[in-house]
Amino acid sequence: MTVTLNEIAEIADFSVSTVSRVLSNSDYPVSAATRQKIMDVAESLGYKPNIAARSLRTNRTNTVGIIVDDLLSPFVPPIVRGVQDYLKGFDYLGMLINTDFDPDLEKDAIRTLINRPVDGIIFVESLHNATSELLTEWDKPYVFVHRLFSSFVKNSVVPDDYYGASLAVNHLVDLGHRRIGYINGPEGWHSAMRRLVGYQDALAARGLEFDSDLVQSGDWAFESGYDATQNLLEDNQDMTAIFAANDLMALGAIYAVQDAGASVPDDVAVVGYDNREIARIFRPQITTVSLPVYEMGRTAAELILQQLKNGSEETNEIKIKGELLIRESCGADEAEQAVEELDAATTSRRIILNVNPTE
Amino acid sequence: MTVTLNEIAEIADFSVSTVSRVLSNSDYPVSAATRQKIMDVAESLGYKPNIAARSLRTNRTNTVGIIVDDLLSPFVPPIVRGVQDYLKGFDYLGMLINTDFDPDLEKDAIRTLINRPVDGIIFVESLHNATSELLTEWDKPYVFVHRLFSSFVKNSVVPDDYYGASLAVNHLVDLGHRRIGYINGPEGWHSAMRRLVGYQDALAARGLEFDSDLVQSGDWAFESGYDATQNLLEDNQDMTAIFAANDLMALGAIYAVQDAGASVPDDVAVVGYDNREIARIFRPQITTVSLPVYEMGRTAAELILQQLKNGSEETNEIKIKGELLIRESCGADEAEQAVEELDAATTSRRIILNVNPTE
DNA sequence: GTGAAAGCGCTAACAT
DNA sequence: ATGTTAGCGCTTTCAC
Repeated sequence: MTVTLNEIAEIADFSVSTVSRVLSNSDYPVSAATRQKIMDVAESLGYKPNIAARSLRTNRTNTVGIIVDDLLSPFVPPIVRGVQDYLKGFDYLGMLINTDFDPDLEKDAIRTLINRPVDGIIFVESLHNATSELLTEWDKPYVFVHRLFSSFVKNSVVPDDYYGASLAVNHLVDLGHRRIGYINGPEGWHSAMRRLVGYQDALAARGLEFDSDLVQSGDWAFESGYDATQNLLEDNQDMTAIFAANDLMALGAIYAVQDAGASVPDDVAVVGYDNREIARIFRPQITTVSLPVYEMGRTAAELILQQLKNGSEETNEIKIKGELLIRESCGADEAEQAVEELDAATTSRRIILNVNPTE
Repeated sequence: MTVTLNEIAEIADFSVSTVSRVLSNSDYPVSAATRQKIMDVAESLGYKPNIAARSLRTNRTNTVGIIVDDLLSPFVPPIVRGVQDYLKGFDYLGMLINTDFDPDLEKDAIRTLINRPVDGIIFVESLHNATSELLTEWDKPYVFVHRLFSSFVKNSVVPDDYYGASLAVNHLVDLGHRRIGYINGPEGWHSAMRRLVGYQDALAARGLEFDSDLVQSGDWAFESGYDATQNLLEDNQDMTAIFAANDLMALGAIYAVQDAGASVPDDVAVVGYDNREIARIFRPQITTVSLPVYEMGRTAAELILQQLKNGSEETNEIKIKGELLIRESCGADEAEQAVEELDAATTSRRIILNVNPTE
């Protein structure tokens, strides 16, 4: 049933050692002909190495632990896929554990992974919990993928919120808007802070004055976007555009504009952030800045395999840039065409949340 | 650095076998004193079993393979969480692999899992691919969690589509509707067929006549729901409600009703199916029948652990019932209150897609 | 360039 | 109740 090196050795008529040399990608010299023959036999039998045996020998399992808050958080699956897809190219697998934001469960997860042989751990978490203490006992590589750490953390992959906000603002300015409202996330969230600064700096770079009347804070939820927009509309008769720090609040903003008897995008243009699924399904489709979750996952995997190869060496924080997805909510002329292009691009790159009509 | 059974045996002055018997929780008889002594030594040295060695020997790892189409498909993460949460209670972990609907990748995934010792495989797939041939070589338990197989499959967990459709229809009839349109999924999809039959039988059970003019077929996508509704409205002046076979088409239906100058729910009530995230975010919030994905995952895990314990014994197909989530799109009086209750319930049970404002 | 053989840490016959 | 021993599948010296 399971194919072993022994069987391959017998069939290919070589010794196990030679077969092992070929099939374990060792750089030990083996003649081309031999290599080919062994590869062919292995292929035809569908050989897959027994990882338990290999790791018993080498002390390495081709497995990386992935500790996530909650697989059901909307941004987690694409991060995990990014990790998995990259790992797969190097015959690594991921072992997924949820912590449900519970420090005790997180400790537990780390312990579990220390016992279960994994070669490294990728933390996909929005909150920094009990990791630090336990990780001192852990002499293997680890990487953080996250969005919310306020403090700078080594070996981490984060979105470039500052850049993303500037994309949104510049797009609106390009479209002729001068009075651009901003609905921020709650205070204390690092990403909200960075997006705010990005908004301010982008305005300044385009010669526009910052006006605190144009800034409101929400709590990321739909309702807060709705309320914030009502305030903005009331205080700023001349406001023609709103940039919301996430898509849910952008959605609230659109409803508020519509309930005020105005039109999106004709009277007020709206740009969101994150590229959640709703941003594509909702009409008007919401122009938004993508959170580069898939790429973040990929990069984290890349980092950890790199460390696995070169021995643990610390990296700095790596920022990943999202892109502006031009759709309908800000009335850009090229909207339709651009959406099509983006769809094509993202489909082939598998970066975007799947909205297939799979039921 | 790493403590082995051998070292413990030497220090405790017993043989490796005795030490193994104690430390592997075998039920082999060992004297209480010996057991205690060995436990003490192991504890003091911080012994952790080498899982690779153990599984090389026993051919068992506390690991279950989870083969999914694509983690990014909207229904997959909750199924996976259901599996993980159940497994966790028994110290099992899941090893996740994506096939991207590619039969070759699926074969590969199975082979990978055969030699990575996993104790069983859970298939989370909407299409039946290359599994059957390979699974004959596989003598360990496996379970299918799926939605689309047309043929009856042993060891599988599926949603009860027939029942779900009847929930929707009965709710509409209870609200006084007599002419209820139905937008089905595409022909050839098992779940679409079952939902249609559920619709028909539920009507009959309430003494209402089936009228083929009230039935349209979509392709699960938003647009098809929109088009189907335009047709339904045109052909049936007396239609007061629409049941759509998924939430995306229900959304299209709502837009079509609104574009026709009518109101949802005042003129036409709409019920969806699946309980996708949009069904809660969109206004009016969409009354829908939940696809019991989390429960399906849990049940699959339960099944496989059961088989692991009792030896592989085949089970029949298990149908899991979803529930009707009453929201705003059909104007039920108790809507608001009911939504609150459901929210509370689902939050505590962790069944529903997370729509937390986590950014 | 290839083969023989040892052994990673553990469990499970088989002995005693 | 405890000990001896073989061997899971693989990698890696060490020979040739």
